[in-house]
This record gives sequence, structure tokens and C-alpha cells, in this order.
Amino acid sequence: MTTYCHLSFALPVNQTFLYRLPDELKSRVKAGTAVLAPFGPRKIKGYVLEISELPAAPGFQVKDIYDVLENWPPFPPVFLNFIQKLAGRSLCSAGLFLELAEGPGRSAEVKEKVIITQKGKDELQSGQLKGKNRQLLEQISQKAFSSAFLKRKLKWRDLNARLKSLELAGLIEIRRKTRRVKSQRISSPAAPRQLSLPVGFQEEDNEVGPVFQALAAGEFRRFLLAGDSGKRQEVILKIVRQALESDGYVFILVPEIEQIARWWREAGQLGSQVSFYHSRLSEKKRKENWDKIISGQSRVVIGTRAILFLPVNPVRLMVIDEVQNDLYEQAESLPLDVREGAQIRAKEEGAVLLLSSSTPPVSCYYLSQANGELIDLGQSDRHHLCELSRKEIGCWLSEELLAEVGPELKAGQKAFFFINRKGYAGYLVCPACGYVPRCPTCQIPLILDKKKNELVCRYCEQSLGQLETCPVCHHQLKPGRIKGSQFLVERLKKLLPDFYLALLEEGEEKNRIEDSLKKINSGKVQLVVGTEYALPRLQPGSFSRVIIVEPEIGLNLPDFKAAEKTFVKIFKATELLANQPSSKMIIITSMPDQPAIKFGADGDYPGFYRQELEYRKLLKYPPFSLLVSLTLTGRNLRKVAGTSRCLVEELARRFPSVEIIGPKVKPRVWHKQQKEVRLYLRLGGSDALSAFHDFLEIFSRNSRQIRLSYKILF
DNA sequence: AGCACGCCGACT
DNA sequence: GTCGGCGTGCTC
Repeated sequence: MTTYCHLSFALPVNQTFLYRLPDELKSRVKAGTAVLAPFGPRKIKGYVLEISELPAAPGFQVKDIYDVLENWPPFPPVFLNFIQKLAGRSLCSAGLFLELAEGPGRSAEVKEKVIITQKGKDELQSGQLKGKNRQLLEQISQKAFSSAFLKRKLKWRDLNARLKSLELAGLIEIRRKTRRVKSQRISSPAAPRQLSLPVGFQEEDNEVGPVFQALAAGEFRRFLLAGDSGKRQEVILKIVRQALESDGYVFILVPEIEQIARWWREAGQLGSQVSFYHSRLSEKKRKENWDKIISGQSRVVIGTRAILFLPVNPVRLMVIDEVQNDLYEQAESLPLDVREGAQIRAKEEGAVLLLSSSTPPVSCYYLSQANGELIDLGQSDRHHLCELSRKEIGCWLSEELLAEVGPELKAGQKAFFFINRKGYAGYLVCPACGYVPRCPTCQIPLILDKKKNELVCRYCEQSLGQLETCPVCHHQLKPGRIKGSQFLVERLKKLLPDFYLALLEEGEEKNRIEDSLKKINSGKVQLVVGTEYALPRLQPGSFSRVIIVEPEIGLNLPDFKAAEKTFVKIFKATELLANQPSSKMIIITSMPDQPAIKFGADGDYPGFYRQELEYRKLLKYPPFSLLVSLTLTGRNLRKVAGTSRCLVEELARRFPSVEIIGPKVKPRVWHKQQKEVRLYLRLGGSDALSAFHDFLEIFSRNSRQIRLSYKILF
């Protein structure tokens, strides 16, 4: 009998590899242990998923594990199960996720310095070196650099091979320094106690009774908490307190780092057992918070998706705040939706999953209601006025602005202009022939950025300099009808010169944004212009006027959630108004009867929900069908495209009822190393999902060099 | 991913 | 013949 290990690497290879475990390492290796193993010509870190005794050697050559890497504390078994489930669902290697779960300084870091030798200097001087080798030696002739720096600076594919051969020739020396991090002196996590909730909590008439019961039972259950944000906050804190009565952890998940702050203030009443965690913490802070969480000193963790990978156990409650936010779906580093990842963990941990939003996704609300998972706390009454104006924004500014906003500002009130487009104008147009400059790769109209004086593509972000005249008929190009934030700022500064103005949008300098927010909160700045970026950053209830400019621009996008997204934005903007009769919301739009706009303006979620559900039913969109977006990635676009065609054929054969939309090449792909092709699929219902998943798993295993991932849209 | 290998065209 | 620039296949 020989002992073998199944290793998973943090590589885009969805497969485990078998190694022999030498006797002298046996005592230090368990499932989850990080080890160093030979892999082709390299030696890399891998994770032990399984240890097994096999009587005979398998039919291929098996190498030995080389060494054990420090990792403390070990991953809890429940956590490892979660990672394996996650990997199975994402069609990718568990090692990729386990790497995310490594705390600060869990394993040793290797630093390489590349130094020129005397022989190297001589040969450089004598001029017998040519080409890339010469360039490389010249680079390091004065000062030694790290190999990581050279990789960044030179961007050569064959850099490592070159370094190796030059080292062998004795022209350079590579000094390797392993920075062994001190093993952490944190106390090991306490063993989970038997869950014991106080008996007195069963308030039958309380709407959160079922949540308390699920917590007590310690089994997975999901709830959607809808309704007014103030009430929700209160209820969530009550549930968190209850969960803390037991031993485990509570995770509060927010869509972006900036939203941690709000929870941090609220959770203050829970005392010192609260920590926050996200991917952009400084090394020191990360270590500090990590230690607090792992040791169990902090059992409430507020943070972004990074907290999904905290290797602690047991987790009793997971809250997903702002569950409608599509940042959860767009998580670039994850091959699946964060919300689905959280659900997989909650299931594994036997935790309660609490989805929370004042504007839940329509399909989420529908399904929760159908499954008895809905807790709707209801909306609070709105007291503000609402006005819809069909005027064009330029007209409105010159005719009504001073009457509407001027007196408010003089009285010390604040006004917020919401415009969801950056730049000066949405496009340029030739007044004579109608020519519109477009992005040569993405084919969409270019945005005029007056500040930088250039035309920018909002898909691929490339800028194309300024274009003064029409290339067809040489007339002067004019800004088009759809205006952006820069236009608004320019006009407002002219029309209301006595008041300070702040612009809040993505891409502004971080310090400047922070400064602006401080001045807005202190009342020094009374006039705010912002895009979607501004909505979660401004204080709710702090404005007496909110003016929404042309919210309809997103409605034409080919996205079944376009209306829902528009509704949510308007709803969020109304929440910025002080809830009193003197407050007023003004929407400047050419579609005042559009349901998303109308119901958004009234802050009427039930109204919008009923209307939207009707459309979804008619068009067979979620929740009345299962919509999946499927992505194929790889180095070679021809291969990716070929595989996608093959996949479409196979799908059509095996799942005749599945509707296939696409394939489409993603517009951004041209600028990335990895090429991407995307398909949209409509499955009949969720019962088809597991067969679909199994098929994809086999298909992905058979198509090497291509990565597959799919997200369920809802 | 990262590495080796192999093919090809450009340039001595 | 040699160098650099890809594309391709493989890793227990």
C-alpha cells in the first residue's frame, strides 16, 4: 500500500493530479494542506483535496510531493466541502478558490533579484551580445531588479526561459530570498459548541419568527427581506443579535467596499465583536482583522465577496444586502454570481441566508413569495411631491431651474441632479449629413469628453482624440441631443454661480470624491451632480430637490432587466429626498408614462412589480423561464469560436427545447489576452438545470484550453 | 498559467 | 544558420 494525494492547483485546469506522499511528510499533511509539488518543469503550490491508500501504482508516472507549505490554521472540513461544491458548480479547479482563502502570510513568499555578474559585464562591454539578451543585460547593468519588475517592464513571454539560460551561462545571478512569515500566534479557533438558543424568542406574531426558528434548527433556509430600508436595518440587527446568541459567525455581504461604512456605523451597537473585511485592505489591517475573525474574537464580519472565502466555521447567518445590485453578478474575479456562491456556502454550513433589499429583483420576489420565503416589511409613506417634465434638459435649465432650485439653495437646502451619463454629450453629430463618430471596434457612438478634449468609447474605454469636423462633408461637428454630466456641470455653474457644486462619478480622483462628500455633508456644497456612482454614497434623506435627467437612456438596451435597473436607480434617487411635503422630485424625460419611470418616481415597488411581472410572463423571461449566460474563454479566438459552435450544435441536439441566443463576441475582448464568446440560453425550468450542468461538465472536460462558466440570470 | 517545442519568416 | 514571433499541447 502506498499513500497518494489528489492535488488541485490554482491554475485554469479543471482537473486533479495524483502524487505520492513520502512517509516523512505524512504527519503534516491533511485534506486542505498546501504543498509544493513538481509540475512539468516547474515546482508549484498545490492543495491536497484527498488522501488515499492505493494497492498498486496507477498506469502513469507518479511524482512525489516535494514539501509541505506552512498553513495555519487548517481549513475546516465544512469549508473544504464548500470550496469543492463551488469548484464543481463553476467548472474550475478548487485550487483557484483555496488560494483566495489564504490569509495574510499563510505561505512563504519568494522574492527574486536578478544581478549581473562580472562575466556578464565583460560580455556586454565587448559587444558580443545581441538582441534581447543585450537589452536585458543593459537593463540590469546599473542596478539589480526583481524578476517581477522585469516581467512588468519588458512584457516578454520568454523572459523566464531567458533568465534561466543566462544564469546557466554565468552572465547573471538570480538571488532567491524566501520570506518565511512568522507562524501566527493566534489562538486556534474554539471548537463549535452545541447550538443553544434561548427558548423565549418564539414571538408568534413576529414576522421574523420563521427566521428565528431556522436559526435555532441550524439548517439551511433562505428568506427575502423586502421593504423600507430603515425597518429592514432594524430587523436585520435583531436577527444578527439572535444569531450571535449561538456560537457561530454572521456574514454581512455588501456589493462594494464603500457600502461597508454604513453597516459599520449601524453595527456599532453590537460592540467589539464586529470586523470588516475586503480585498483592498492594507497588509497590516488585513492581518489585524483576519486574526480577530479567525480566532473568533469577531464573529460578525461585514464585507464584500472576499468574506465568502474566510475559512471559519460554523457560519450561522449570511445576509446579502442590496441583493438587486448587479455588482454581485459582474464579479470579474469569480466565474459565478456572488449570490449563488453565498447560497452554496450557506447550504454547506447549515446557515440562514437572508436576502435584503428595498427593491428586490422581480424574479427573486416572485419565487420567494411562491416558496414562502418572503418577509415584506412594506414601504413607508412618501410625502414628497413629484413632477414629470417632458422638456429637453437644455430648455428646462434655462426656463425652470432658477424658479425650482434657486430659492431652495438660498434657504440652505441641497439639490441633487442625477444623470447617468459621463462626459459632455452622448455622441457627436454632423448637422449637415447626420454622421456620428463611432468606435472602430465596438461600433457604438463615442462620448465627447470636454475636460480631456477627446472622444471616448464607453465599452472599451479607448479614446480617439478630438474630431473637429465631419470626415464626410467637413462641417463642424455638434454635440448630440443626449447630454452628459459635464454639460450639466457647465450649465449649472453658469446659471447658479453663487453656490458650490460637486460632481460625483466614477473616474474622479478618490481624494476629491472624499473631500466633496465631506463638504456635501457639512452643507458647504449644496449643488450635487452625479451618476449611478453617487447613489450609494450620498446621505439618504438629505436633499430637498432631486432632479433626474433623462433616465430613459438605459431602457433601449437589449437586456431583459433594463426596466428593473432603471426603476431601481430612480427609486434610489427618491430615497435621497427628505421625506416631507416640501421635498420635490423632478424627472425630465420624454417617456413620463413608462412604468419604470412612473413607479420609480412614486417609490412604488408593488406597482412596478405587478406591471413588470406581467411583461415577464408575456415574454417568458425570468421568473417564467431560466435564463443562463454562458461564457467561453481561451487564448485563441478561433478556437473559442469553434468550440462555441460545437457547443451550440451539441446543445441543440441534446436539449431540443433550449433556446439559444448568440453566440456573440464580447466587445472588450480585443484588448484583453483572453478571448471571450458569450451565449444566452433559455431553459424551460430549473429542473433542466442539473442535466444541463452535467452536460457542461463533460463538455468542458473534453475541450481543453477553453474555460467554460455560466451564470443564472434573475 | 507557464513552459517547451516546433514552425516560419527575416536577416545576417 | 540564428533570432524573434507566434501557435499548440501538456502538466500526475
